[in-house]
Amino acid sequence: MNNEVLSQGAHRILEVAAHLFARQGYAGVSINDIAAEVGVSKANVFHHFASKEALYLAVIDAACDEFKTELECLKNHERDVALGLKQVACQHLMRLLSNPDPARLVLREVFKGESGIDSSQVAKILHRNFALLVEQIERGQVSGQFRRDTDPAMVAVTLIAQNIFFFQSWEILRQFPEFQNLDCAERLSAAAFDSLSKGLFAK
Amino acid sequence: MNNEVLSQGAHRILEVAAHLFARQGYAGVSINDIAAEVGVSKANVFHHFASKEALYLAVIDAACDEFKTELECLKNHERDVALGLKQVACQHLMRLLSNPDPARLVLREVFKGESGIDSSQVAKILHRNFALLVEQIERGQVSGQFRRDTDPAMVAVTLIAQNIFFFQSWEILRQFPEFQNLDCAERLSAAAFDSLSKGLFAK
DNA sequence: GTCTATATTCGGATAGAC
DNA sequence: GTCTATCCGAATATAGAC
Repeated sequence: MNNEVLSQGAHRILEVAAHLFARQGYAGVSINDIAAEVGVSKANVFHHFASKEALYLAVIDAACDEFKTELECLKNHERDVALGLKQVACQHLMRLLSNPDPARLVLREVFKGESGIDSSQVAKILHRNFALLVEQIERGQVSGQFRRDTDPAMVAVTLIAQNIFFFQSWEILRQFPEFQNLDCAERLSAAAFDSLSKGLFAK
Repeated sequence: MNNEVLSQGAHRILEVAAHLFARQGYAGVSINDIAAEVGVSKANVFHHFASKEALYLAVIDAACDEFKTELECLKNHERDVALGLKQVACQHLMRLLSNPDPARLVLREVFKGESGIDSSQVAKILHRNFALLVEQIERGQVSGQFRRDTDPAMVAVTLIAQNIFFFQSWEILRQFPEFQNLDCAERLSAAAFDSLSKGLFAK
């Protein structure tokens, strides 16, 4: 969607919209607010984005973009898919924690559908990244590093669920004595990935 | 906390409070509202619960109670810890989906700390269940069914993260083609547990 | 008009009678 | 256990002075 190069102006609108939507929700922000904050006319906003919905979807799309980049550069790790995945997961979690606004925006939409926009459009955006992740796991399977009798989609969703859950309940989880010794995101993420890759059952 | 037998009146207050807090949030509900809805005086509410905070924590506590029961009856599965865990996870997810209000209340508090209550009190309540879960996984380790070189706490948190994530993003996830063939909670939960127990790595 | 002071309302909490 | 009455503080509304 936002693969086309955005003009300077469109980019600034997108940035401001992301900020406002994250803080005040979909209904709490008017195109007027955004235009005023950017310092352009309402008409200009509509010139760049067909509707409030389209702008909002573009914001979600942009929020997913960094993860996509991280995932795509993973393809370069030709050798060790596991190591690449582990790094991506770690990067992802650290980004969530250090820059929570975009994530909160997306999660609010996913969990509550707060904008009222047809959820299939949101699903489509999110699925692009999900598919990339599944693809990488499948690559690990054909390379022989990963076992072939697990569902790649299930592994993918578990990886994401771990990170989202860590992100959301960070404040509570860090108070649990079991996590006292891995209170930094890197170590937590690494431990979570190891646990997932080793599995539960004894051989 | 609510192990003591609650009087009839206190129980009704708790129920109504749970319903109202779930729908309107902590700040959106006054003791007056609750008292009026129950049909008792405000003072009576304070007779049963020392403060609004205490009542709210009692509601959270009660919301966690069912999961605790499920977990405790798991101890009876002396033989197959894995099977027991799988069933508990499945039950948990199905309960989340069929009765989302209490979960939403707890999650709002965990994720956003919306009441402003000292999060360590919330952490303490939640940790009781978490510790039970970890305990069961450790039991699987000593019985030899589970490998001993994984962190039980990490497995526990992953199990919970899966269910919470499924619960929260059910509407989106079910639209992903990869999940089209497991669109009922039982199958999804089972597949997730299998994936977690088998692990990612080929032997 | 705007600012400040006063009044009213509302939510949390307590005391004491029944 | 339940009630009525009441207190305190914060927020909100309102009215009158400037």
